Amino acid sequence: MRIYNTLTRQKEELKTITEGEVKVYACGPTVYNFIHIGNARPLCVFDTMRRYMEYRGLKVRFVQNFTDIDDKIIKKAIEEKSDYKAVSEKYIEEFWKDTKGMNIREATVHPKATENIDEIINIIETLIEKGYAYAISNGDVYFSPKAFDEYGKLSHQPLEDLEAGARINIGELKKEPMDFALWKSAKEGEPYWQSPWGKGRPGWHIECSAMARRYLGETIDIHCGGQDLIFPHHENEIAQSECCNGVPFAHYWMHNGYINVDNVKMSKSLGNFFTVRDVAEKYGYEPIRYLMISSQYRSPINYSIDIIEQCKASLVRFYTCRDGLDFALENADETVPDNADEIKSQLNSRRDQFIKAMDDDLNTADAISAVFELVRDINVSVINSKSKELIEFSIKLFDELTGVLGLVYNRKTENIDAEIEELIALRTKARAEKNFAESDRIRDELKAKGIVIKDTPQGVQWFRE
RNA sequence: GGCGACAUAGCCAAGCGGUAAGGCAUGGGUCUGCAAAACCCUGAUUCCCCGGUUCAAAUCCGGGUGUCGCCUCCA
Repeated sequence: MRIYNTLTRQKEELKTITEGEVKVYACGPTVYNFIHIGNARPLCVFDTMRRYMEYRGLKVRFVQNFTDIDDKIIKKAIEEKSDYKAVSEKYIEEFWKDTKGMNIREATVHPKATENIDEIINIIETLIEKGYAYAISNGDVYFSPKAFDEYGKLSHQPLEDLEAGARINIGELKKEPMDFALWKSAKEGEPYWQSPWGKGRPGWHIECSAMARRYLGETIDIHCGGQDLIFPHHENEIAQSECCNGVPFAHYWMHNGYINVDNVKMSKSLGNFFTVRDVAEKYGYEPIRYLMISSQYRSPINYSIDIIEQCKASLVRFYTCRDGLDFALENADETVPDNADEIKSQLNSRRDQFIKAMDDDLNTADAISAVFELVRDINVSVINSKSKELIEFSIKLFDELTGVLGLVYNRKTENIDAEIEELIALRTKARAEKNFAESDRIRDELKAKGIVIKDTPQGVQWFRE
């Protein structure tokens, strides 16, 4: 498969360090609030990437960190009259709720910054020894980008240009504007860890260098995250890791595009800020996942209620098809149409189409189209065939492809409700007696409960909306 | 100022040199007691504009216009 590498700015064939295995590090959330729909994008996109890689037979070691100590968390703890630990634990729990809702699988490892302080200190010590970093009298430690020739290679900006915009804030004692903190000394009342430079906590960028090395090794295959992390976060990670370890940090850098609202970046100050929880409570989680993978991951997505509703409507087509297959299977027999082989090969061509799309830098939009075309093929050739063989063949393929996308996971037809079955029976009786007023009344009643009725030659099929 | 992305039907979105996929919405039809679902048909003479290269351009080149992002915490 080919992926777009931010480092080289072109699509490249993926060649992993170890044959058949891929090491991926994805920057995770800072846990000081509910995740917002912008956070949802890398989660959905890279979860889909991982599923696809496994589908293609790669063993994926997927590491995603939690930043569980940071200025924003400390601030939140003060606001909530709590402590950093309580805040981070609370929002990690909420993170699980939302990610499970979006059908995002747990990473191989979810390390926390606070559980890797030793590794962080270790790296900082090496960086100081090698002359890339320095400690100052108050206990802060800074990294000097000037000491690293290749600084700027990811964001493709020369250091001088970056320096033009940089400032030293009042109270900061660093030597150059571009220097960034590896270790921050603790102020009164702040949480701290003991270090060779006194009581303090890690800077933001260093934790990822430390956790990537501890859980994946000095050189990893793919590092991914949102586009906004390219500078400074990922640029700094490269500087830290490569200066410390003396080998390349990551071979491929993947960055997802932004979620805008009304064509503007989402931000709390603009009042166009949506959490995953808010959207999910109104529209469900699955339309969010669908939206996130409905376009190629590098292009921007504009969020709106309208679009979420469109996504929901599109998903209904998938549900209807899948539920229809189950229903058809109940009424199927050993029939095998004369053109069964032809039908199977047509269905199989959708898999080829799907793989071709995904191989090309995760073109999930095209992959979804392939599934829609599979749905049409199934509706045309399989649903009414009564052929157990064809129906089972279709179910397997449908589940295979939607499973890679992590879609169609929210079907509810398993929970057969006795009351609903009874109403359907009453309606069938009324229809047989040509009492259509009564049968329509029952249909409306079911509709009010979110149950949609479909009359077929084989009997009544029903769906939950 | 430096770096970058995007502009395709009412909406979402592929295509990236060979004559405009797919989904949602709309309209018509088949089926149905009526519906729903499904299926069939329907829609951009054209891909922001202007030049150029080519037998051929939405796709390449040059020049505009517009929108957005990064350079400061941020997915």
